[in-house]
Amino acid sequence: MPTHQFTISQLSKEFAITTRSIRFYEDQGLLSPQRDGQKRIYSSHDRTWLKLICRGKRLGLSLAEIRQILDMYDSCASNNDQQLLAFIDKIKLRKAALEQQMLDISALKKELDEAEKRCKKALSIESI
Amino acid sequence: MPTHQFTISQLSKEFAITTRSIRFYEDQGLLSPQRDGQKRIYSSHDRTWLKLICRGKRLGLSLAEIRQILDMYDSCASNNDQQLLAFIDKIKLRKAALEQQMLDISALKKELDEAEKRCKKALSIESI
DNA sequence: ATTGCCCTTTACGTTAACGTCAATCAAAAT
DNA sequence: ATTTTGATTGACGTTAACGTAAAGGGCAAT
Repeated sequence: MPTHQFTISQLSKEFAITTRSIRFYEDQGLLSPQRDGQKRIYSSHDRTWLKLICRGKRLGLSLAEIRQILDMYDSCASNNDQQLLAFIDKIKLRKAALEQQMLDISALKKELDEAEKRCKKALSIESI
Repeated sequence: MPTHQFTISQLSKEFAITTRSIRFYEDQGLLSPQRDGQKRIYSSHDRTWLKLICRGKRLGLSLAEIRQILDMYDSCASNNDQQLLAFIDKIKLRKAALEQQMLDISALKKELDEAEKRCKKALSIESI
């Protein structure tokens, strides 16, 4: 059952990033594709991981932060209460940051809407 | 009518950033406080600007992008149709990016919620 | 007058996140 | 057989956004 596989250039096209970036993410331990000899072969799991990485980038996160988030996906696998509680705390922190971003976005959007209105008004006045 | 004034350290405390950063933003043309001799004096307008800068940072924007956004606040002041239309386009682009961020945030939040649930479940199972 | 504090400029250092070669290899196409 | 097309590693370069001294001015309290 050969689940979908991808080459590095396929993924680079799909996500509009360079192959250099993808290899760099591997260097940083965010990806670990299999190999066919020298060549990297990416599974659909790798592809999902990369998608998450790109999403993190769009949100302005650092690779270190993104790594933490990727870790959270398996965090429940721990059998250590201490660690589980720590993970729950981390998740809460990240969620709080997301809520702040939500607030920031709606504030900025509002202001952009107003700026747009002013621009359009300036246009219509000018064309009198 | 001496509208509110601020020192650099006041603002650095209020926004939890270093004075170095504030001076750097001035270097990059994002702020232009008045002077009392050598000392910088920030007006409430400067303070608002700085607040916008910090908000942009929280959203992961570069200083160049933030500068563009700050420009948008005065964009309607142009008397050139070409420029006004260009500004409206820029605003649209930025709003589209914000919408994408919104999507990214809700997706990530959803996944964090699920990860949290799994963690809590793992905790309760373990304590049986 | 000196200590302390806050401010200043200048300048070099640092980190993250890649970009950009260069040299090489392997498979595919001509 | 050779050219083209992608892939690889390794190494050095680059940019943004500050950090971090170094050296000093101005004023307030002791």
